[in-house]
Amino acid sequence: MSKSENTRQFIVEKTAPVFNTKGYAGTSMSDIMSATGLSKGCIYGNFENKDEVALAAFDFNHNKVNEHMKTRILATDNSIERLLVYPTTYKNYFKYSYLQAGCPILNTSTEADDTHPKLKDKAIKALDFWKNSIENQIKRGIARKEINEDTDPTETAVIMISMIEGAFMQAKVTSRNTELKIAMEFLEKIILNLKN
Amino acid sequence: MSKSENTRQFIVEKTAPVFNTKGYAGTSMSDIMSATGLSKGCIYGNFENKDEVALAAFDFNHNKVNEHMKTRILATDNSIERLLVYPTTYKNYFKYSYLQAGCPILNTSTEADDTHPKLKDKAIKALDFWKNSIENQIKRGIARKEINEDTDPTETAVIMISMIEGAFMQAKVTSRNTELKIAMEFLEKIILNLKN
DNA sequence: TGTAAAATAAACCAATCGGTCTTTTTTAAA
DNA sequence: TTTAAAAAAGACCGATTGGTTTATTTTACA
Repeated sequence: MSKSENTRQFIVEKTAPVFNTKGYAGTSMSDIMSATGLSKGCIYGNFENKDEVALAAFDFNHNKVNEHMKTRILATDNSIERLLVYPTTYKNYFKYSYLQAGCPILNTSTEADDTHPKLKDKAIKALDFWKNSIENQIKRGIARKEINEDTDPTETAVIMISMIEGAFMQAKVTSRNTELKIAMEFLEKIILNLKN
Repeated sequence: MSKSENTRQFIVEKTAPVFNTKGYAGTSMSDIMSATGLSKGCIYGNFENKDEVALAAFDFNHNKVNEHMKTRILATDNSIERLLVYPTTYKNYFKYSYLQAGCPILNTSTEADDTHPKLKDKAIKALDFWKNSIENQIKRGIARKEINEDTDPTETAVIMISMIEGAFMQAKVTSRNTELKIAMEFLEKIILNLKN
């Protein structure tokens, strides 16, 4: 890894939580400078503009959540257990530092939907990827006869994502865990009901 | 209504959709000026600062959604039908101009949770109010023997709000109605299952 | 070890930010 | 109709915005 590749990665790492907490419009170049301790010249030497940093930061944030889920999911074999990874993880979101600033998809979606086409596009793709992953897990579960064969993969995926994002929003703004816990336990019941 | 009260109201009306689309950090004083066609002096003559306009705009947006729901709910008598107002309204959100910019609670929550205490506080109160309204409708339904008596009002309210917000987020960012429709139809099934 | 290139720092830029202050216009009561 | 007060307009303010350019430092290779 070259020097510039290294600092580029460093900038992304350090600014990713800033963008996730303050948002794109709320994060300034001076925020980026103080988060990294680097000069403006250095940042513009490695990125074309603020936009490019923000886009890379989103990818980083999204990737971190994805990696976490992937490891947890691949640690189990049973499809029902795999689906349960989502509610159990989000129920304890306060344990995971990278979720402290909130869900990157949720934050980016609500800010960028009417203002920032490129970020919006990334959020859409992230949502589609997530939905697809869940659908595939369900299809796998049906094939393995672990999940009831008349389960609608798309419907289940949409319900899971909606419940998680909606409940997570409430938990973040209220700094309260009650609603998230209720919603995630309900989601667990739904998932357990898919059992064959 | 005095002249200043009138323009104050006018400013709030005109800027409310701007704040809801661009967010607090994304909306500038010049945005407020061009949305209203008024001068800076006039705006600062009626509001102490940008903050105060934003807070009033949130109240306006939230009130508009509330008023709509209230009228629809009071138009029916049966508790199940009253609860169904939420999914049916949000399913057709594109029909309502004031929901075009998104749900004010969702937008404000995700932006303000780590950045703007006063707006955050308003979002929390709005969420609590909403949850309380649903809980009360369910309690009323139980008392009127329209809703199964072992329904948990809080759990149901939390599930409804989570599903709506999560699905709405997806609909807004994807400009697609599929997910919202799936989620709202599932919510309708849940509500119908509460029947006594 | 010398040197050219790469990388970082820092001075600098115009434009815009939120906000103030003074001037002009509008309003309503005498 | 006059006039004082209220309201709105617009010039103005320092600070900060995203971004550029030049100077300095660090790097890696000859």
